[in-house]
Order: sequence, then structure tokens, then C-alpha cells
Amino acid sequence: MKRPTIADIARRAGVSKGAVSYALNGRPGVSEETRARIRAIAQELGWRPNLAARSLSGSRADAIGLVLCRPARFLGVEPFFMELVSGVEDELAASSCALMLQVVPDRQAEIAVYRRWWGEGRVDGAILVDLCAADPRVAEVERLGMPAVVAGHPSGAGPLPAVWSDEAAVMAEVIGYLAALGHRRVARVAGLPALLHTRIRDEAFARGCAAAGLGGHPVEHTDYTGEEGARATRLLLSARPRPTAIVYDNDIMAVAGLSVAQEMGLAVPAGLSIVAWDDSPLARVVRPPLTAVTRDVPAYGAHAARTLLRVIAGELPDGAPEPPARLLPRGSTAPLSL
Amino acid sequence: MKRPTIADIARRAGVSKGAVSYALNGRPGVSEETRARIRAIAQELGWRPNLAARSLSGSRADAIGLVLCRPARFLGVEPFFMELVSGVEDELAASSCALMLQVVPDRQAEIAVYRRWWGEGRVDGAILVDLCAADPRVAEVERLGMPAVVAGHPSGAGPLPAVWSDEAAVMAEVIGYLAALGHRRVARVAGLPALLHTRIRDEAFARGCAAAGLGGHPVEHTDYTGEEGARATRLLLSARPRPTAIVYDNDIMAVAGLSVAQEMGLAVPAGLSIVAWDDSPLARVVRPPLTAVTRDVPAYGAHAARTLLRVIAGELPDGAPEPPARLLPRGSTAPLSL
DNA sequence: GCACAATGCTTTTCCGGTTCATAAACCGGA
DNA sequence: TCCGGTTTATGAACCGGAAAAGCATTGTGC
Repeated sequence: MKRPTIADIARRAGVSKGAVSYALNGRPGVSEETRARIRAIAQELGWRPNLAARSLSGSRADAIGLVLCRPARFLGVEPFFMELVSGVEDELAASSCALMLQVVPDRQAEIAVYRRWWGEGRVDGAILVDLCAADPRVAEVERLGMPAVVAGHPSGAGPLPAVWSDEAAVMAEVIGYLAALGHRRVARVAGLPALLHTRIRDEAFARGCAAAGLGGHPVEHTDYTGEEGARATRLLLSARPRPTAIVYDNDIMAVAGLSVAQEMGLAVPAGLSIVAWDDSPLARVVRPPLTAVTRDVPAYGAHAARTLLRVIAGELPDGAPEPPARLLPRGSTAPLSL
Repeated sequence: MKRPTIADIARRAGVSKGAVSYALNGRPGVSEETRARIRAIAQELGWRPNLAARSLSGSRADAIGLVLCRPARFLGVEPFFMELVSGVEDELAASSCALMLQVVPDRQAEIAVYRRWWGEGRVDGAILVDLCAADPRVAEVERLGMPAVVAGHPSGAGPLPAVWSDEAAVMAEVIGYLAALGHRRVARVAGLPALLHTRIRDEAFARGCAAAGLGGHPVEHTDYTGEEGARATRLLLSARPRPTAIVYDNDIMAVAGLSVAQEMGLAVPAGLSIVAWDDSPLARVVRPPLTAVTRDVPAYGAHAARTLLRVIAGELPDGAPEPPARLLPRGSTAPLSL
């Protein structure tokens, strides 16, 4: 019932606690013979290092933190976070490091969580997501001295290492593709304007449209919900001249937009082309299936975790670039037919 | 930079470590005056109890575990887990207990995680989800002596307390509703047959159809993906006589089914009624919006967490019943028109 | 006025590992 | 045989907090 400790092992093996510690951690100080004997006994007793004791002396918590700062009802909708989390864990599993997850309503609460986690020694570092402009979290983790990496564009990461994929390039690809199909008026339904990556996409969108010689390129900002996506779509489609293609910042809004278009008597893709940012099973099951920008989100999470582990270990981040997102044409985009 | 310890506080306050410990934990043994002084100093220094040290003596980890055992690509799709997690955390926040999350590919890995977590003293207990028949996890946590609660039907929970909502009742309500609309042939697209709650719904479905005097009530099992939902729908709609209503075990399959029906020239709801189990933003944005069975998933998670905390504290589970799921009629169900 | 209890704080021990200083044993070479 | 150096092992300190035991001081009852 009671968990065995190294003292138990030491007694059984007839050696000291210290020897057991050396043996089980693969450090020099014991003979190979003794090491093997101690290992066997530990195995037999089913010994596991007590995390608390280990952190207490070693000051490693063997866990990293991830705080998601969005109301529950937004979180559930997007596969993004779950995929990110599962990628993070794939990476952590190898180093038997655990993941502490917390969902909070606002940025202030998130900072409080970091303070608590770090103060309590519960985590060795954290992954920051959903950066916004002049994000107070960056300064705070810096102040705390807590290792952290940003999953997002480096421009807001300050001194922190960032893991990110170049969205501007894909945005240009998307716009180029739509322009090649003959679309001259492309609109965008964007996410929360406070988020840095929304701004970056906004900018890339404007730049891409200009580069492709497209005229008006209206942008509507939303909170990522289907309701707002529908509202934005209605607004965009009511304008004259109305856009012939819309790029959505997530899949749920793209689906909502699809419904609104059909409601308004616009066939997709004949009357309106739709592109969803971030692919998901959802994009595949609606009719027509949605053309989407896809990226390997689990790999993204894994990369962020790997980088954080390096930072915690005092090494330099590998600086490897993220595999770029790709445009995946499906049935919701077609040449402009007028 | 360095985190303050109770020794630092003791030095500043001119008292012993023991007194500080008593003062900060609200236990008798120090005067109110001294307690206030110590508290003020702790506050000023920004002291937080070191979790490792605390667990080492108190043997509480102040964390609970949740293992999700589904491939990442299934997980991301369903809002269920994220909502569950956010509910769990709402409850945990109050007791400053943390959540350890792990996503694993299979049940064997899940058991290994429990062994590790418990052996390392990383968690005080766990919430078990997605129970299947004769689930090995129940026996394992029992063997380990790790506190646990089952989020699911008590029939598979063995000696463990279970938090669950009575799905049979809602299933009867759904079937009664469809029968009242004139449907005589209702089909069901179910989830993984190995999962206990799938079996329970299967049974409730059969019983409900029998009670309502409905004839054939075919059931197709799937893996919850849209692709399988589409396949099952095609299969069901190709049979003769074909069902006039289908109940889906999740929202993504319901949407896929909706697309398939429309593809096959069946208007929804005129030619086919659709009910989705578990509501989500997704169900609201498609056209027609889906009639759904809705339940308060965050509340469910919160209840599970609350129960686990009670078990850990050595108290009895409160045994409060879960608020029942409700049928939420929307546009995807209509009277049978022939 | 004395036994006894409550109060308020200190000292000590403990939790389960890690790590350092130290020492014994061993080794080859002079 | 003695010596410097390496290998192998030991004992004890330590990490930060919890809690039991110890010890004055003050208060209470009779």
C-alpha cells in the first residue's frame, strides 16, 4: 500500500540512500554491479521517485503550464486548442514532464495563475498563446523570471522565444488563388481585433489585396462565434458592390457564413467563394466542403513544448521554422461566374 | 528573484518557522496580533507556499488528474471535452487545486499514466471519463488506492462514485417527440460501441422505440467522425423503407448527416428529421439549425470535480443528481409529411 | 497558595529525495 | 612498501513547510 522510498531500497540492498540515488539517476558514484542490483530492487518494489521530494531539492517541478484565456463557450468550438494540447503532450511525454492546464476568463486572471504557479513552484515554465498587442503577460513572466515561450508571432514576444508560422505568406497565396479565379472583391471576416495574430492577418490581407491589385477589401471583426460570423457575413453581403469571396478566420464562422449566403439566395461557390482559416473535420462535412487553410496544429504545439523544454534546460531554442500552412482547395471556391 | 520562504518571513518577524506556519495556515498556536503581523509580512514579500514542500510533509499534491483517451483528431472536434475541462476548473479554482491533463492514444497508456501520477504523488485523485464495459481502469485505480470518480453511468463504476445524468429519460423524450410528429421509423447513428454510454443510449433507444410502438429502429455505430456519420447516414437512407428521422450521437455527425441528406435530394426537415445529441454552436449555425439534446456540460464537469474533492477529503459524495438533459427543438425536425 | 490548564511561541523531527564532503578500498608505478 | 590518483560508497546537510513535542508565562479554580 505505502509507496516504497529510496530508504526502503537502500535497506534491502544494504547500501546507503545516497548510493541508491546515484544508481537510479544514472550518475557516477556506484559500480555497475551495485547499480544493477539497486535497479532490480527498485523495479521489484515498483518504486517511483516522489515528485515533491525531487522538486524540493532539485527545484524542478517537471511540469509546464498552459493557460487558455477565453470563455468556455468559445473554447469548445474550436478544435485548435485541443489539437495544440495534444501536440504539446506528445512532446512532453518523452521527458515525462506533465502539463498543467487552466482555463481563465480574462488576462488578469491568467497573470494571477502564472504568479501562483511560479510562486508555488508548480511549473518550470509556460507556453503563452493568444498574444495581443503590448501583452502584459510577456512583461510579467519576464518579471517573475519564469521560462516561457510564445506560440505566436515574435513581434509581440519581446525577449521571449516565439514559435510561429508565417501566416503572411499563406494569406498571399489565398488571395492570389482567389484573384486567379477572377475575384476582384474579396472580404475578410476576422477574429478578435485585440489579438496580435488577427492584426497580422489583417495587415497581410490588406497587403495581399493591394499586391493582387484588388479594389475594396472590407474586413469585419468578430469574437469567433458563429453568430458573429453570420452577422458579419450578412453585413458584407448587403453592401454594394458586394464581395464575391470571403475569407473567414475560423471554421465555425465559415460554416455560419455558408448558411447565411444560402439563406440570402447566393449559391456557394457559384455566387460566393468561401475560404476557412484552419481546417477541421467540420469543414469537410458541410456541403460544399470548405476550401481551407490547413496547418499541422499538433506539430505546432509539439514545437512550442520542445522549445520551452530547451529554454528550461538553459539551452537556446532551436529556431527551426514552423512548417508553413497550406491552402487546401475544396468545393467552396470557384471561378467568378458573372 | 528568489522566492521567499517561511524562514525569510520568520526572520523578518522575529519569530520561529513554526509560528509562521501556524499563523499562515490559520491554525491555533499564535496570538491574533502575531498572526496579523506575520500575514502582513508574507503579503509584503509575496510569499506563496512551496507546493513541493507542502506535499512532501502533508502528502497532498493539490492537483487532480484527467486523462483523455482518444486520438487527437477525434478530441478536437467535440466541444464536450473542453467544456468539461472548463467546468472542472471552475470548481477546482475555489480550492486552489490544479488540473493535470493528459491525452493518450489508448487505455493501456491511460493506466500507465495513473500509475505514474499516483506513484510520483503528482495528483490526489482522478476523474475517469469514457467508461467502457468491464473497464480495466476501475480495477486499477482501486488497486492503487487512488481516489477517483467516474463521469458517467454508475453501472460501470463499480465501487467508485459516479456523476451522471439520466440519458434514458431524455432518449424517451426525444423518441416521444418524434413519434408525436408522426414518425414511425426512427434510426440512430451511435458512437463507439465499446463505450458504456453508447450501450446505455442504444438500450434506451430500443426501449423507447418499443414503448412508442415504433417498428424498425436501425442503429449504426461509428467512431464519432463526420466521415463515419456520413457513411452511416447513406447506409440508413438507402434502406427501404427508409427512416424518416435520425438521432445522432454528436453534432459533427449530425451535420454530416444533414449534408448527405441534402445531397441525396432529401430536404431537412420536410423529408428527414434530424436530432443531434449534445448541443453546440455548430448546431446553431447550419441550415436548418439542428434540434438538439442539450445539457450543461461545464456543470457536469464541475459536479465531477466537486465529488472528487469530497472523496479526497474523505467525505461522502453528495449524491446530488445531475440536472437532466433537455430536448431543444429547432428547425431540423418537423411533422412527417407524406 | 498551590495544582493545573490554557496560551503563545520555540525546538525538533519528519517527509523523500539530491548532493557534497569525506573516507575506505583499490590500483599501478616508483 | 609507500604514494598519488581513481573508483566506490557513506553520512549528513539540505530543500521548505507541517506538526508533534517541549517550555515558559499567565490565568483559573478551589
